[in-house]
Amino acid sequence: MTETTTSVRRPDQLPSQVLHALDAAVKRKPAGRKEDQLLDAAEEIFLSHGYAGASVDDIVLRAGISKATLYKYFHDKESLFSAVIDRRCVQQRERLSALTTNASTEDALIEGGKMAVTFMVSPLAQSVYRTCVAEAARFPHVGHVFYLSAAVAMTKQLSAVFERAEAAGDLVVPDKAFAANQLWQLARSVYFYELMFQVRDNVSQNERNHVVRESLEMFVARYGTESFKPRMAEALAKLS
Amino acid sequence: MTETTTSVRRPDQLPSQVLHALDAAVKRKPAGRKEDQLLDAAEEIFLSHGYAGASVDDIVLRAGISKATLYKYFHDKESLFSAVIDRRCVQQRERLSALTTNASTEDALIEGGKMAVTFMVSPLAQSVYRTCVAEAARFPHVGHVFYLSAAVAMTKQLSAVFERAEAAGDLVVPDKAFAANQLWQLARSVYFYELMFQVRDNVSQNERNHVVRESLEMFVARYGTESFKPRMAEALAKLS
DNA sequence: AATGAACTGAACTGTTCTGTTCAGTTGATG
DNA sequence: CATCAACTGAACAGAACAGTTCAGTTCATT
Repeated sequence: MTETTTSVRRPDQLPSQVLHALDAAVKRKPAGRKEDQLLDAAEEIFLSHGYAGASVDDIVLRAGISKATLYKYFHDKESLFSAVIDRRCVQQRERLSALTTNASTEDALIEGGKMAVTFMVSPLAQSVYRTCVAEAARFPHVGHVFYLSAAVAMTKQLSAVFERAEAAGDLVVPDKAFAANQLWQLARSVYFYELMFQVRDNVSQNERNHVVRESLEMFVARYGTESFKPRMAEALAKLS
Repeated sequence: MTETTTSVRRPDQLPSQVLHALDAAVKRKPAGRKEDQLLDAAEEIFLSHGYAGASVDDIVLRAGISKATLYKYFHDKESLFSAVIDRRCVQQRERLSALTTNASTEDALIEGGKMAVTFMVSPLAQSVYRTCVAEAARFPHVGHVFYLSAAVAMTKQLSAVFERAEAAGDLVVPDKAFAANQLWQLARSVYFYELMFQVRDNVSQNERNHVVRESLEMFVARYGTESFKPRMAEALAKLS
């Protein structure tokens, strides 16, 4: 069962009469139930078959709804596809915004690096990336939404970390947006592409740590102050 | 005119009688003429529409040949697609192998960086990347071929540069393959992805130089010897 | 019990797709 | 001139496709 996205939640401690009223409200305006089933199914099919390779019949079959219902919710296949990508990108953005804020520079960088790498090599992120790259040429909107959710969101997060680190005398980063992009790119080294091109099918904890360590070592070699470099080296050494 | 792929070559100094015989042999087994027309057309359509979005009818129309002929050369659409990707990847590999070998470390890095960035932002490389990413999940062979042509070829080239630089006391690169990958990733910063996701549609000479400069600055900060760093800085400063 | 909105299932339209078939054309060769 | 292989053009089969339609069902509300 997928959770409803209605703003109405059902607290278990309310009297059953009220519960019925809430149930009624939910069923009156499903606004989520069927639509979420549909979006979930569509996401599965689109992300694994691509836009052209996904058939509307497959989607409604998987969603367990009728084709007529699909076309009540969405005007056509393209709208459905856009909705799927939009929803997933919003979720990606939220997932990336969870960066801790009150740690030391070295811990913030390591935690951020771990999160970035783990995120990148996850099957879902790989699928989303694959689909957005594939369709960005024919659906510019998809490209923009993905770019906003990934690059822009990540740039904002990392820029904040860099600013605090600069205030603390740990880093000197003239162009924070560009540096954020560089760090993100470094985190993609080797394993991201080996997964993307089917050269391997998983990345171990050790391998993830390896990329984090090497990325940060290079990053700090370029942007770290002399006083910070030994502290970073020490923190990286502890990284299994 | 595309060059024939027959093993028979035509040396201009042979008597005309022999030339006619050779011509005959070539025309008897066109092995290239029609097939190249076909591959050229197929490449155009596949790279711009993706595998599922490309129709065989479009391809034969563009190639100016009949459908029956296509199916004489290739057993099915998938074989044709594979052949297109294979051919293009071989050409990519050749394009990437043109790295100069006998320059100073700083010149080799700068020339290599310029070539890498210029290559990455070219419409053709973008299309190939897009198509290979899109189809690697359903055509593992495509993923492998692309990976070999891009990552492996580039790693080999850069590793050679690193080795000479190490011998010259300019760099210290423990894991050359990994470092090559890192440098390649850095060259992808910002503009590659802005193009890929339709956020912009071209990259100026200045922007390309900017990425080259920043990538190499970071790379040398991490792997350069102290004696080499000032030389690299000087060389980068000259980069418009 | 009646109402009405959401939904279903299945048929249907018209298009497009891959892959096959075949009678006939072309053009070089012996 | 006769031959032979490559090729053409057009039709064809069979399947899949997006999107529409509609008679009938479900079910909370009145």
